[in-house]
Amino acid sequence: MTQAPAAVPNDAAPRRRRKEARPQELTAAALSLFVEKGFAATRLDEIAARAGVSKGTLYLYFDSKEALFKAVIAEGVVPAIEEGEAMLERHADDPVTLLREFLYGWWARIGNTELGGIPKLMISEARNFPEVAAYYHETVIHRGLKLIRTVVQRGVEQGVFRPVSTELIGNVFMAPLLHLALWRHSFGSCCARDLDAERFLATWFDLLMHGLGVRDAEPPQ
Amino acid sequence: MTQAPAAVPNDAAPRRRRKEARPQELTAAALSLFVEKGFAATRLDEIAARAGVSKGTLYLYFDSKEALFKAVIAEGVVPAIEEGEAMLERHADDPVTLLREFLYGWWARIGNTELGGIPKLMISEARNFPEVAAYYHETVIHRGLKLIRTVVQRGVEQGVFRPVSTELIGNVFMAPLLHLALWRHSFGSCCARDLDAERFLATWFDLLMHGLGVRDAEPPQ
Amino acid sequence: MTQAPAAVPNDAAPRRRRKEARPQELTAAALSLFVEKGFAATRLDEIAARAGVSKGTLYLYFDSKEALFKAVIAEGVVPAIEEGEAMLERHADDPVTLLREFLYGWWARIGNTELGGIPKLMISEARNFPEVAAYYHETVIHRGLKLIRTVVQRGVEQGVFRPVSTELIGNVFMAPLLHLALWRHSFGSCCARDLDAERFLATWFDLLMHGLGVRDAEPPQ
Amino acid sequence: MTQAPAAVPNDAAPRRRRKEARPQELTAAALSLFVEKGFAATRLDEIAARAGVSKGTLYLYFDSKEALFKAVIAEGVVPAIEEGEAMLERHADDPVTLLREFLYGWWARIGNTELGGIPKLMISEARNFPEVAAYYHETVIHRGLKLIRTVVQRGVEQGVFRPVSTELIGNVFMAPLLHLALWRHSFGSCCARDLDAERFLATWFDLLMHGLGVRDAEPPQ
DNA sequence: GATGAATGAGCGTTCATTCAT
DNA sequence: TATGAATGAACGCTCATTCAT
Repeated sequence: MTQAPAAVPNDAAPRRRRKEARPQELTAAALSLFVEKGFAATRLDEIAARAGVSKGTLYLYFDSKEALFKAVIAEGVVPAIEEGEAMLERHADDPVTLLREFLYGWWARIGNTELGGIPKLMISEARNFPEVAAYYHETVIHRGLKLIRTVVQRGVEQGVFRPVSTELIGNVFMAPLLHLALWRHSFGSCCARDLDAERFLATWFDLLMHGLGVRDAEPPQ
Repeated sequence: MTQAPAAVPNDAAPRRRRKEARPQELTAAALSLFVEKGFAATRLDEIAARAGVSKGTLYLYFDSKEALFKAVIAEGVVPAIEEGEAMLERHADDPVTLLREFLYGWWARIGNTELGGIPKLMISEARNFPEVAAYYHETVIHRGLKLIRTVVQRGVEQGVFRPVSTELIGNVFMAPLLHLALWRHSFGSCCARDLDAERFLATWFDLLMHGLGVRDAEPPQ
Repeated sequence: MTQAPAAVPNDAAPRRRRKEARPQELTAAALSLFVEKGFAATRLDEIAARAGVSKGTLYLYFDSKEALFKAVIAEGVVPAIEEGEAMLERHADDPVTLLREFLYGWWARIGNTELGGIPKLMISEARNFPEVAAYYHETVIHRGLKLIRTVVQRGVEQGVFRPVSTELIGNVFMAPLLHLALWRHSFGSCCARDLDAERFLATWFDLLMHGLGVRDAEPPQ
Repeated sequence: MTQAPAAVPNDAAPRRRRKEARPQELTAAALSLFVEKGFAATRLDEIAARAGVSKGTLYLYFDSKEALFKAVIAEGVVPAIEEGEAMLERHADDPVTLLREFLYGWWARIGNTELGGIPKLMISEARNFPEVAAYYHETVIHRGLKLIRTVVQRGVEQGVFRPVSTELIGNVFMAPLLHLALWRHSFGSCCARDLDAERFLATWFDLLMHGLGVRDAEPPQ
């Protein structure tokens, strides 16, 4: 509102960054604004201003606002899921540890970072951008759910977990994590206390472990 | 045009139907479109068209698009929570039944109806309309969470549930339900199979009960 | 430049015309500006201002700037050629009169009116709007050339004209007329004396008649 | 990149080619695009791309897009008219030959070359660039018309032509030639057969000669 | 009450122009 | 000399809002 619209930037680094003003700076600015206000309500002026460039510069890197949206999703998403899959291999024989790592690790590396806004953004815009949503679903959601399901199935097979229906266990597992991220970027940012992530995660992990029949699981550290 | 109006005896008749064009028809149309496309991306033309009225008519009932948004939320929300509070009294001494009723009842009466879109809408727009979000938080979320918390606390006190941290149990309880509703109005409507609500609820209820230390709870019917 | 951008129109007729502000008022304003400045260089603001409406009003009647262009051509063109064809029947047996009527009549009813700008406009934009150009070619040019050719062929058959190659005679006949119209809307409007239409037409008619072997044809009146 | 420049002995060599990238290459590219799409609808990017240089290079040679336009006209026009004036002297006593040479020569050396687009361009843009139009009018049109008029006047004085009004005879003479060039760059390039130049010129020359009272003039070769 | 023509501020996008390299 | 990244003013188009009917 009261901030100047990129009027005269500090003369210190006038136009010197150029090539350093990578697309990633633009997508980072776009992500935070899309999460904050939604895709439609975010103006390109704002994105440009937040990235410290002019509006026209956006079009040097992205064909349209929609292309920018796609890039925001694609960029934020690619490395995220791969970490999880790698972790599955490292702790192949310890389902409790895996679930704990996924739960706390997801929060530490995604939910609690800038990327934590992507779930809100995708939920809000999935129906407006089905193509992007499909890409996200294939690339992230589907693989992520499979990851969880695999862990729980192994745990059941190993007798570590009691027998449970595993088909939708991934969705159930993720729901409170997503809830935490969604809350932070909606009510938690505007009109209510943010949830206490530590306690929330602990409550959920405790309930989950008992729900799976594990009585003595311990939270990390 | 310029002929005498003899052909139309009394003006009252042809417009009588309009009386039924209650504000609720307008908010209903608005709700479904806001959920589908988001607040900013929904045009008043579309709302008017879906409600079968002209664009100007909207302004007879609502001062602005934002006022319509507020009405959508207020109207969808008022009766919902009151039912829950009434239910708390009816089954004061049976926490398992209460949780089962809340869980399946919320889905039957809210999540699985038009109102099930409100969580998506509020999450998407909370930061753009903090005032509405605050109203929603006070009127619905806060009271709803308290409801759950009360039930669980009683259950713990009665020894029906094992001792658990109850501060955030409401959020954990609601997270999968909201997840189901959010999914239906995002990915489930555009690019992925909708979740199987029955199985999802069963999986969650089963996990929750075991998580609370109840081993023989049965799903409804 | 110095004229206010449709700021506050005279309060005398504030918004009272509405329905009278027919599309024709808009296409008339558009035609004159397209002719004056070219399609690309004409701004919709200007068209709206000249028509005395706001910019948005244009979109109540035309889907886009290009649609407005098409309408300008279609509207200006439809009645023009039909008059000529009707005339052919009225003077079926008098080729000299027909040519004289076509020549002076075209100038009086087209070249010397607002429609006289259409040739400049179509020549300038044909390659940018091939579809419109094709329509114009079929609807106007083709039929018009055929008209002339028919008259000259009859004249030759009747022995009124000497034998001439008639295939392209229509183009030759029209060229000076179009030249007159093009001149008026280019050099004649900016930096040179407008051509003396009377003398120009007389010179051309005289040369044409002698070229066709008619020695005693007289100009009209 | 960072290697020693030993491989390239003298810096002059690799950029020598640029020396030939004369302004004429730029104006040639600009001319064809201006003719094709009009001045306003032509982007400097396109011109640069067609000339094989970068957009910024244009500004090494021309101050602005408008300056480029002026150069296009000035360059295309300077030599054209001088040839005609020279020819006038060579055939001072043979008006029929002169007219034939002007007619067919104009087509061969101007109309049928890249320069043939200039009339379309000037007609389209005269009112937007009155200064350029005035220059063109003085430098080309005025002198060209005078040339024709002189020839016809001499022919009349010598009794070769019948007495005709000579004031506007130049315009009449040029009109079909210009028509041919305009057609080629408008309808002929987009949606209609190009005119058969040979037959068109023959038809016109035949009609013109008879119109001037010359019965036995022969087309060239 | 109900309409829909009209408005005009605002947005996404383009493109002539600049300038550090 | 030549580049192309960056700019920002300006345009086509949209849409929430108004108001005479």
